[in-house]
Amino acid sequence: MNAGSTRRAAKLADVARLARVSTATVSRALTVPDKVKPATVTRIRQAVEALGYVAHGAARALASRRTHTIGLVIPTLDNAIFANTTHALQRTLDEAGYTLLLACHEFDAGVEARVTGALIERGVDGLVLLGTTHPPSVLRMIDTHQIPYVLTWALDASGRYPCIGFDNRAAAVRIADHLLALGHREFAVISGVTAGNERAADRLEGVRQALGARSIALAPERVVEKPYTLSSGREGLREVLRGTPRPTAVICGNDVLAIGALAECRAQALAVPRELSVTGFDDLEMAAVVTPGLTTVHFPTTELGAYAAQHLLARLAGRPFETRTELPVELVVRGSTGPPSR
Amino acid sequence: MNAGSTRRAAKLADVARLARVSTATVSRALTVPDKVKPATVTRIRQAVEALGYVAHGAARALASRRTHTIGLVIPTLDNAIFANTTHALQRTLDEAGYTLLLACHEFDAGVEARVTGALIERGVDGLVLLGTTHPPSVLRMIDTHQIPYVLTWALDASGRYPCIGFDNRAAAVRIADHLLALGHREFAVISGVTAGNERAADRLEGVRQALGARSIALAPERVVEKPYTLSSGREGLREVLRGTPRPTAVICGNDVLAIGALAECRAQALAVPRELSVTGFDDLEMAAVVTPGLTTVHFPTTELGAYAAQHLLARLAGRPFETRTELPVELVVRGSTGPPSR
DNA sequence: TTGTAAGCGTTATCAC
DNA sequence: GTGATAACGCTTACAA
Repeated sequence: MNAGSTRRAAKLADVARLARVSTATVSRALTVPDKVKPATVTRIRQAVEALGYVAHGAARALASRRTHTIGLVIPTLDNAIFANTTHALQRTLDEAGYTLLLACHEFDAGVEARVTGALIERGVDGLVLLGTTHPPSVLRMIDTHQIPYVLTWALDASGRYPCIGFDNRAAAVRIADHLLALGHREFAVISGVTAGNERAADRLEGVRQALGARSIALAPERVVEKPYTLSSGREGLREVLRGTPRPTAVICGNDVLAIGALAECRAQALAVPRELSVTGFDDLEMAAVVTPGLTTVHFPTTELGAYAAQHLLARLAGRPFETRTELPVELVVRGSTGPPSR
Repeated sequence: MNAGSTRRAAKLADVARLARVSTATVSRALTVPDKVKPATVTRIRQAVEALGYVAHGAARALASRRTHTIGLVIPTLDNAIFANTTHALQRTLDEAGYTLLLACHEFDAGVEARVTGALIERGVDGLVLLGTTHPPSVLRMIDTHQIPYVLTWALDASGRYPCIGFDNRAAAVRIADHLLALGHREFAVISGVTAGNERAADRLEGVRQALGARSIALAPERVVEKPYTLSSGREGLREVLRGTPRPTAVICGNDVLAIGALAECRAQALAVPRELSVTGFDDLEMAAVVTPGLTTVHFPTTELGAYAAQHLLARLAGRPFETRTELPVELVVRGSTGPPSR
């Protein structure tokens, strides 16, 4: 019979008894050892070890008003791009003794409000949100509970909210300019769904802006909005290819759509990039590495997660922090070339 | 000036006062409304709304001994395969009012012990672990605190631990048999690092077993162990190609390695699958969709996450539950063909 | 159906 | 340096 399974978990008082000190001293020895005589600390450490004592987080949180927990609210983890950020965030928090509470809302504002509430109820010390637009109720709850937070993956134009992110619009301008410089004039866009997704909207807007600067308009039939799935990418390509003249360059709202579009090119025996140039945002090194002609704007998603963690940790520790951090993006050209000559 | 930012967060007593009832009634109205007169519930709901009341999770947890929180410990989120499972798990938990606490250990047993301890200290009601082999300290802590848990992604051979997963060895046998049936006789394996990773070890073992049944041995130089990265996959392919006769089939320990290997094939102008057959485990639809010749064993990772959540939720609710669930895997053939004739 | 009050296991404020 | 002890905000017998 296993002894461990019969004995109930030890509490602070048990440790105190075994170490022959008060609970107050044990508490101090565990959180601020410098304020306790070294010999006492040692004795307490031994008692902790002997009993396999683990602090009761809820009790600790109730008394100290700190849970050492950070909440993250993202649209989804299905997209590798958010998974990377999440991983980096968790890593950095763990090193500082913080644990990550995770919630996804699947691009649904109602769900976002609910899960954010759940995190706040769990007592998160800080909150990382994705994007700059959120349901009013979310901002109100955060305000009421005075929870330090940081918006990520986009930059707050108003300058009122702390944020760490990328300039999605500028990134789109960059990719469009690159294609314009190569000589492309016939564009199409397979955009993400822009409603309720400012990142997708900013990217589309950036393309429009860059083309507009050269007096090139983007006809309605040259723009399709699709959810971020492979089959949508394939579908999107078929749709934009229907128009005449056929576009020579297709800009996709993210990597998944781009991969889908490339798959459709292959299915239609279209040579990429000779007959068609496909570009996209984010990054999917794994697919790009075996796919010629996939030019992308790469976002430093890992850095983003680490920075977000550091921002909150600094605030919680009372250290100075940046209110706004813009991370540079990188244009990764993988064999993209100019349009076919007529 | 924003009124919300000056007023402190409301507590249960505030709601009770406004609704003119005791705190006990408010508590009941919020957790077991059926035991409170409807009119009272309504009054309390209004008070909650008016004050923007959100329960204090730590206090609630301390009193009820339930945090409504589930912990997940995985190697990494960098691998899409674990991200999918995590996402599904979170989704299912959220629907039941549970929140996910996430920790990654990067294949380091020491880190695993530490982060698992952190989750237990945070008071998780249940725990999802990945794989069946864990540091003894982890199992001891779980036992001491009597925390319901479930092992995933592998099946416990001893039958002592609740688990939901796949038979990695059988999956490997399946993929090897498939290749044998196609006529392949010269095999090479780019395996994951098997030390401390039973899933990788099981897969390698499965290949050996299937080949052994046909009296085909796997020479040491035909097996390389690599971390799950693209460049390792490329490197691995170069290494196994050095031997003579050259293998006609390369089995990769997971999808990332397989994609890397495919990239190297392309770099060396090797025709896949005509000159070489590349197969792998897990799944990376995104890359496979644009890559001919990538045969894989697909694991239902989303189902795994959902099942794991359901298992724990059932136990926490006192409902009956399966102790052992084996999920079927699927062989996805994407153009893989037999070996070139000599 | 509702109220009273005793915890839940820590931390933190005092004294000593 | 250490020890009493009062919070912390909620749940839950037990009473009414």
